[in-house]
Amino acid sequence: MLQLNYIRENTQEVIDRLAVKNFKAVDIIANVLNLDTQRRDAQKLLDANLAEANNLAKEIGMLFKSGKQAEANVLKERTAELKNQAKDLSEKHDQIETELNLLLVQIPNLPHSSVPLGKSAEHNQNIHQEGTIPAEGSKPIPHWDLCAKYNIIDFELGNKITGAGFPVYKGKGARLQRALINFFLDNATSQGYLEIQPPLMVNEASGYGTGQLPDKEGQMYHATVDNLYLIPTAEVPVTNIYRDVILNEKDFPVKNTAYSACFRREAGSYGKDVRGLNRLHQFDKVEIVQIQHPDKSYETLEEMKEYVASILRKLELPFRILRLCGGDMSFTSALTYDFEVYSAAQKMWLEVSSVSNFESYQANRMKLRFKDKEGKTKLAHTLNGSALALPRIVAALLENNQTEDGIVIPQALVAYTGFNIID
RNA sequence: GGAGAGAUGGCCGAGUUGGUCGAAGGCGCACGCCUGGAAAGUGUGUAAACGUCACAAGCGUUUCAUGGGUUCGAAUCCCAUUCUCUCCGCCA
Repeated sequence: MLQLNYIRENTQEVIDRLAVKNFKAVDIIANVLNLDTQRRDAQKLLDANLAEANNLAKEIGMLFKSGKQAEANVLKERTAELKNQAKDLSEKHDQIETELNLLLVQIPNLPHSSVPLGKSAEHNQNIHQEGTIPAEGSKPIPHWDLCAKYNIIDFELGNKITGAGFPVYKGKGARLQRALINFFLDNATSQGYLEIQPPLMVNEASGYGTGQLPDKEGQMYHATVDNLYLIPTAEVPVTNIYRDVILNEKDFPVKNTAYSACFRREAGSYGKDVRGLNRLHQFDKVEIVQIQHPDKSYETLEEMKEYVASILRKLELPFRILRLCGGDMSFTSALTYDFEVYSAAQKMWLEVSSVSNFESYQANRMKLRFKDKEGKTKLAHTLNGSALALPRIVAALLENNQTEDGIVIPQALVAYTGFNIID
């Protein structure tokens, strides 16, 4: 969430910048500031009350020690009075604070100054494109048919044992998954990322820390008996490693990578573009996470962007990079680059990675801080990106690399698959 | 799942007949002295949040797992919850 101080001191700027995200902030900000004033007033009264009570308690203690019971009892009457008041004051204070927080979590992160205006995906800025898009006129087979043809991914079998969106990978299909995961992890660790193997289930506090809770609750699978959530991305457990942590400045940058299965209910996204591997309930992904000094986070974002591009290049996939417009960005992001690969048979761009700088938005929510040179505690910046999500990479590899003899594996992957063709 | 023990500051660890306890001591860390330089030695400092305020100092409030209760006053007493450890059961 945004820092209250910042809203208080830069009110108009906050409202203007939120407008880029098409968020009408005037009313909610006014409410926040109003509650903020109320909360501080309430705290002043409560603090004064408690201070008096504390002093009286000390005096009473002294009187008891010197045997002046009667005098002590007189003071006790006053403390009883204070106690009653304190209860009311504290209830009022807590109530205001709860209300305030409820509003604060509804305010999205401020977009970076480079974020283009726009309402939806069509207004995203295409900032880079490379690789060869297969010529029009060719009639490539879509990946779901290729999966059946070579018997590598079985959607029907997944339907039988679990349900839609839970495919079964077989033979070279399974091996390809394993190869990609290892390929991605090896690339990341060679760039200085520490490999993490996180839990696939998280508790409520973690879900709240990265912003899935309370509002996106319906997107996660919930094991109600134990009140645990299946992770929608490794970002959740990995970033939460640093919840309530105060780092030293010399710890920067913190670089973590993690492979995990990801689980998403995808409630509400039926019908369009969900065929085959395009949208699954369970899929594999390697995630990269960095925690950085606020002064360097945008440098780091560019570095992460270049890193993701380098992997796609190694896989020889045509891709483009988009700078997301205000309307298409996530709630918590300040600047996001999306990576899309071209899928030859579907003749469309598929999102395979999203690299974002959250600045201090997540850090504020989960109290991830660092001590700067003067010894002051400040919020760190968090960044993350997919590097990469497997299903759509697989879809593009299958469709783009199909030949009469089979699916050709890109050279960089052969060492991992152990074969150079799926036939 | 059953029985028992326990949860204190970055770490270890005192404190549990309730009263200057945000909390002894040690380690670690930071700075200084010592040294040709370092180690050793030595001195000082070393939690966070919120409020007041200049995002200074100072002052006030809160925090000894979490939430509630008893009391003028609780790390210290009571209740609930969570977690950890030991033993038993079950088990990849």
